[in-house]
Formats: sequence, C-alpha cells, structure tokens
Amino acid sequence: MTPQGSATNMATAYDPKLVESKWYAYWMEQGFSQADSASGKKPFTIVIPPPNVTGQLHMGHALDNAIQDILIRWRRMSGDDALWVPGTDHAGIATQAKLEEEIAKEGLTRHDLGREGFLARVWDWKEQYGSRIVEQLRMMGASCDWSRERFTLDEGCSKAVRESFVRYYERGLIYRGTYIVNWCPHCMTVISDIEVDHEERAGRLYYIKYPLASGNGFITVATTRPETMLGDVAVAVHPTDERYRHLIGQEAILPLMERVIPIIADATVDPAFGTGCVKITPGHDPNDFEMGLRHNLPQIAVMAKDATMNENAGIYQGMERMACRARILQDLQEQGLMDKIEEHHHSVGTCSRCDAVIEPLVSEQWFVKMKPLAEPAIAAVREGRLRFVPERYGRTYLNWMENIRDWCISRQLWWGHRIPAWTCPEGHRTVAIEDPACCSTCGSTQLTQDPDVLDTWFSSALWPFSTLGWPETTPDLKRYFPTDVLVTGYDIISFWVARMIFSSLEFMGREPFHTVVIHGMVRDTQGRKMSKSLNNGIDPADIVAGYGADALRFMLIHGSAPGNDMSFQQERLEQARNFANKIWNASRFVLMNLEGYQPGPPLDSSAQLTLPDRWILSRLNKVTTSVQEALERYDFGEALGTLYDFLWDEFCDWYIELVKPRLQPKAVDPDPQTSEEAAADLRLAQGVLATVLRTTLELLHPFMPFISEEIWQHLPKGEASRSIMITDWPKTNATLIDNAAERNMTALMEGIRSIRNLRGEMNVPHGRKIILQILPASPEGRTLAEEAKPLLQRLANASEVTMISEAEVPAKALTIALSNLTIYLPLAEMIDIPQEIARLAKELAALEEEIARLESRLQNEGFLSKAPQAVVEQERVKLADYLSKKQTLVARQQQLS
RNA sequence: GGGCGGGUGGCUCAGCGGUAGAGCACCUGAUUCACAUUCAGGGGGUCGUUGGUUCGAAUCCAAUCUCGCCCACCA
Repeated sequence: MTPQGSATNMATAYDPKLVESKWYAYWMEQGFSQADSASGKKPFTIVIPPPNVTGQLHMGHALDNAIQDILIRWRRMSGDDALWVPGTDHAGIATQAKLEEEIAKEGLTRHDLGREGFLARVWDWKEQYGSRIVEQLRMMGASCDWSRERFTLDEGCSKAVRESFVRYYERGLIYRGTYIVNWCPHCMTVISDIEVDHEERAGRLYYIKYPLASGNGFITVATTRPETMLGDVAVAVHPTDERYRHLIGQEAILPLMERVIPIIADATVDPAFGTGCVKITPGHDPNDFEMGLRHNLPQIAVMAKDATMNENAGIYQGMERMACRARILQDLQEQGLMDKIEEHHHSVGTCSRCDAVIEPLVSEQWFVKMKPLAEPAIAAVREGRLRFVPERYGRTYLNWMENIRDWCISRQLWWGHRIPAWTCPEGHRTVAIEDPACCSTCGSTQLTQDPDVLDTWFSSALWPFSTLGWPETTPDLKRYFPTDVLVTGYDIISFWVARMIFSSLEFMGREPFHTVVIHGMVRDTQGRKMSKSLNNGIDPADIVAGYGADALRFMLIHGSAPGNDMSFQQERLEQARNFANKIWNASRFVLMNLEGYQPGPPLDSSAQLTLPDRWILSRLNKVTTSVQEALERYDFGEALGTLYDFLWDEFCDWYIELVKPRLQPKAVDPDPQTSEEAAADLRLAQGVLATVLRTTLELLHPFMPFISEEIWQHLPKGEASRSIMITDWPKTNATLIDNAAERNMTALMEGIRSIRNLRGEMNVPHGRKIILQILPASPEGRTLAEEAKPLLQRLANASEVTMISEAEVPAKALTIALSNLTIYLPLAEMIDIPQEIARLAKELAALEEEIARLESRLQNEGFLSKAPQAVVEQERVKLADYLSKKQTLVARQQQLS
C-alpha cells in the first residue's frame, strides 16, 4: 500500500491526521479485524460494553475501548483468532427521556404520537446516533469485527430476551407481585433499587402529636415526611420500651384525617430515635410496608403517580406533595398538634436518570427472584472460576450479590423489550416466546399484551451470548462463547457485570468470561466526574482531531494504575503527542540511515556486535519480556511505561547517539580489509537499528496502532507482511540477553555523565574538545576501555582518547573513578590542584558514607542469614565497586598532595 | 452503620519489602549534523501522623487524622 523506502518524504513533525484515517480504512478493507472461525486458531473474545445508543462516547468510553483494543490487538498478534464484538444498547429510560424532550420542543407528548408513532421516531433517532458512536470508535482505532455488530433491540437480541423471560418464568424465577417500589414521578416509571441514588440532604424532623383515642393525652411521633401521615395506619413502639408499654393495644386518632389507628409493638422500632414512636405508612415507606405485612395492616396510597395527593388524601387531594406538606404543617400548627421541629440530615432517594425525588409506592410489577440466581454467581467468584482485576472489585461484586434483593424488571415505558405476557378477559396469564393466538388456559383469542417493557439491563445481561446467536446454537456461539475478558468501569459492576454473570450461569450453564478487567473513571482537571450539568465533558473526537488517536490512547493508559481513577489533563496529552513525535523522528533517523540495507536473518549473539549493540539488544529483549508480563497481568500502564522509557531514554538518548559515527559515510579507505570491515559494521549497525525499532513498534502497536503501522510499513521487511496488525508478536530471544554488556554500559554511561558534569563545573565551553586518558585497572577494564574509546569521543566530545599506564598519569588532570578503570581529564591550564583535592575529598566523603552503610549491613548477621541470597550478592558487588573507586580516589589524593 | 480507595517533590500521578521515580513547572547551558513536540545538566520529597512486625518499611500490621467513592429500609 505505502511504498517501503526512505525517510526523505517524512515530515519533520508527526501529523496524525495524515495517517490515521488511511490506515483504519486499510485495516477494514483488508478485513484484519474480522474474526475467522475457520482459522483453527485459539479464539479470544471480548464483547464491548454497549454504549447507550443515544449518547455519544465520552472519555470514559475512550479509556474502556482503548483497553479492549489493546487486549484484542495483542492477542491477535499473538496468534489468537481475536473477536471483538461491537454494539450499542437501546438504553430504555435514557433514550425515551431524550426523545420526549425532543418532541416536547414541537409541543407534543408521546401520547400525542401514540405508541407506534413514538417508537418510529425513536428508531429514526437511534439510526442517527448509533452511527455517531461507530464513527467515534473508528476514529480511536478500535479493531472491532464490524460484521458482527449488534444492538440490544435487534431481532436476535429480542429473541434472546423472550427466550430468557419465558425460561425464568417457567422456572418460577420471574413473578408478578405487588410490592413497594421506587417510583420516579418524573420519568413516570418504576425503577430498580440500584437506579436510585441516595443523596445526603438537610431536612427536618417534625414531631407530631397524635391524640390518644382514650382522650388521655397524646402519643408523639417523629417524621421527616409529614405529608405521608394521611396514609398512616398505625403507630408503633418498641415492645420493651417502658415509656410506652402501657399504650400498646390502645388506639390513637390520626390528626387531619380523624382516623382511629392502633398502637402496635414492633422490635424494629428504635427507641432512641425521635420519641421512640413511629407512624406507620405502608403505602409510602418501604420499612412501614414490611411492618404492615407483619401486622396485617392495610395499605393506603395517598399519592398519585405524578406525586400529587389523590382521593385518599381528603381535603389535600390534588395538591403537589411539597405544597401538601406545607399545608399540613400549617394545619397541625393551628390545631396545636405540632410539638417541635428539629434540623435533621437524612438521605433522600433520587432517580439516577432525572434526579427527581423517588416516591416509594405500592404497585404491581414483574420481578426476578434473585436468591437462587445469586448463589451460583457468588460461587463462581468465590471458587475462582471468574476473576476480577484488580482483585478488590471482586469484593464489591460479592458484597452486592450477597445482599441482593429481588429485581424489579418492568418499566412503564414504550422504548424497550415489551414483556411477553398476555392476559385474556378471564384474567388468565399467558407467557410465551411467540405471540400467542389464544389464552393458554381458556383458549380465548382476546388477548392483551402487558403494556410494560423490560429494564434495559435485562437485555444487556444476556449480551455475551445473545450477540453470538443464542438462543440458536450458532457456530459463533459454539466457538466464541464463553468469551474471555470483560472490560468495564467499576460503576456498573452491579448494574451489568453481576447480571451477566448470573444470567449466563442460568442459561449457558457457565461463566460468560473468565476475567473482568475493571478500570477507573476519567475525571476532569479538578478531579470531578465529567457530567453534562458541569459541562466539563470532553468529546474524544476533539482530542483525536487535535492530538491524534495514538496520543489520546497513550494519555489514557500511561501512568495510570489498574482500577484507579485518572484525571484528564492537557499536559499529559502534550506528553503523549511529544512521545509520538519522538517515535516519528527516531524512525526518520533510522530510515534515513538504512540505505543499502537488506534485512537478513534475525540478529544473534554470534554477530560482531559492539558493546552498545549487545546492550540495546539485551535491553530490548528484557523489555519484550516485561511488556508481555505486564499485559498478562492486565497492567497496561506498566507495559506502556516500559516502552516509553526504553524508546526515549535508552534507544533515542543513548543508542542512537552512540551509533551515529558508525553510520557516517567514511572516506574510501585504501586498505580493502578496513573498508570491508567498516561496511560490515555499517550493515550490523543498520541491522540493530532496524531490529530494535521494528520490535519496539510491534510491542507498541496495541497501544498506539496508527503511528506504529505507518512507520512499520516504511521499514524494510524480509518476508512480505501486509500489516503490523497481523504480524507476529515479538518473542524474547534469551540468547541476546547480556548482563555483562548491561553492566559495562551502565558503567560507561556513568563515566560519560561524570565527564559532562565536570565539563560543566569547570566551565569547559561546549564546543571545546577535550582529551581523555584512560587507565585500566584490570583486563576487563582494558577491554571496556577499548570499546569505550569511540563512544567517549562522541558523547563526551573528546578529540582524543588514549590508554595510559600508571606511570603516565598526569598531575594536572581531573579524575573520574569507575569500578575497573579510571578516566583522567588533563585540562592543565584550568586545574587548581588544591581545588581538585577538595573535590576528590567531597566525593570520597559521599563514597565513605555509602561504604559504611553497606559494610554495616554486610556485617549484620540477620541480614546475611535472612535476606535473599541475590540481595546479599548485589550488596557485595556494590561494596566491592565502591571500595575500588575509593582506593583510586585515595591514591589520587595522595598523588596530588 | 458497613465496605473500598486516595493522602509520595510546586502541580498531576507511578512505585507498594531491599539505598525515593516520571511528566509538567522551575533554574543553568546547548542547538545548521532525526526531533525545540529537542538535547545536556541542576534545585526540590524525614513518602499524612503514631505505634508495631522485620536484618531492612513509602511499601506489611494496628491505631489515628483527612479527602473521596460505593453499599444500607437512620422514621
């Protein structure tokens, strides 16, 4: 596609806009992201957490999808048949609410359009927004299998929903019941417990006097919601509360309603709260509802579904709940029944969707019985068949599962999966997968389908298998289920992850995936959650446009710890862009210097490698191992950090600088042997550069797919391969690991840094070349010195590096002591001997301190016997190193004095 | 009330048992030779506090302060 070749056509700065869309189109056109069930490879499957079809993707999605794409690309390169199933969620309440807002602008309500008409509008809307999400995913480089894209409300998912509903129903796990539920008066639907947010709010505790029926005084109750008193059916006290024992069994008169209600005893009453007497309103309080059942009390609803007072509210009928409260307080005040009012903080349930205050009320709804489903789902995690990463989120899951209550699944909405239950005029219920023609009990053909739809999460709970074809036993289902990894944020562990787990265990008989990778939330600069109301949300597409998809992905992954929140910051984006630019320019450098290079067999240790070659290849192979291991731990930040450090600090700042002289065209040497050697060395240097760059790009590809592809395509390749995306994942070559080379390079780098420092201290002008004289202290030192010569020339800006003997050590020179050689800088005219002695003394003092520390440690019996052998050895080596440096410095000091 | 997480250089955050790290910011210097989206160097932290375990603790344990999140039917 792109011609291989020189870097002459590469701009000096990386411009993601010029490459990203090109490569994405190429990948898709070539079908690289499509799973191949005929491949015979091991399948590796991820299903996307389907984004709400009406929304657009935000930074949280960008992180979520970056992680999934990293895993998918890594596994694909590693030889798996990688399948990433994309799709979207119909998001019942959210979407319906949005559409209702839309049509409200036209002055319409959904009732004006009718069910059919309204749904037609929602589908139009869905088409428009669903494609926006797909577009965003493509922009970010997501290598999904678009041929398998799904929607929670498509035909297949709908079949799965019906199948599962009927199976649950037949097993008695779905039932219809009349309970107190969370009613959102704004969305006009019931919502499940986890869709209720609890907000701590400042409120008041009202103490209200209820006259005793006997006429002997009052019983005073405390309540935060006086308007519900209209539905009171009893007053309760603790059975052992001495203050009120005598009143148990008596009656009180409910003020305003003048209803006679019993005074009962119940152990759940807290004698220490308020007066110790509590009003009981089973129709509007979950606690009271339970107590009502225990004591056979009636339920009186005094509020309508829109949270206005109903016909049971007497003279308050028709009032809005807060207005009613004010009026009731006033009336009680006037009747002298208001005892006192206290400030009181308490938590108020609000609708997670619209923020309206939830009204608990009694209503007939569909529920899923959770206990039998929770049990195996708990065991799956307990017994390790399913693992959370990081582990702590397993506890979040278990905590929720173990305290689970039945799941209210019906919603009074239109947008969603309609409940497959019908009733005939006789009141018989028929629940069936296919729309029934007649009543299963009496045969009546006059059937009415339940008008309600299912909770959105009911269909998302089936996602890992409904997307693969269930309830049909499709080839995809057989091959790709169970999936492998699920990637999502901790905020939907209970909403979604938990429900997928029990649904899968129920219908598939096994876990839907073996690992759940949980990531944190992306917050704004000030650490706040990104939200519409704060208007601090960021569209990933804007970031892609400004910095490129690779930079966005880098920013989201680099420097973050698994499962932790991260804040979005401009500077981090700049760091990411700079890194991309660094890769670009390092690659330009390499490509500019590959002229005449033909890739041969892979490099091995038999080649005439120089010290820097051996060092960088050793480091490369260690990096390959680290990246592999970090990915296996799902520690993406660590993996990317390793690559960043290696590429920038080691490859660019050291290796490339060291290799430069070998690449420079030399004047034709008359000696054919020398020129042949130089040519061979040039080829070798080119080979190392190309190998290190290419391997690093391959390791980087899952994280930064676009730039890695662009450059990789420019590199000369032995065998033809069409894309970095489908090339083999790098393997560690243990024969290239060379610890001696790493030690020597480390020493040399230390020497170079010291020389640079001394040049600075002595104010040696940058342009000025210096002379270096090296005194080896051992045969190894001599070898190292020989190898170091050209390197010192280059990186310490030395005109001449000579080997000297003990006798030749100059007096007017600065001293740098390394472990097995000493470097002298003979800067005769600049050196003040007493000053140099002082400098050496200072260095010596620091060294002594270290030596003392190491010696005392190595004399410590406890350390020697209990510390790991490797640590002890490491300390010994360090001490020996310090001692030899000390010896050099002491000798030098004496020499100069 | 329970559970979880954070408190590390000016800022944002890694590290989580072997002598404190990065990016940004700051200071000094460099630059026709891949890159100023750069390079070389520098200053700056008793790792919230107090105890304990350990040969050794930012890292493990306990307590405590502080910030944040999640769960819970506090009328």
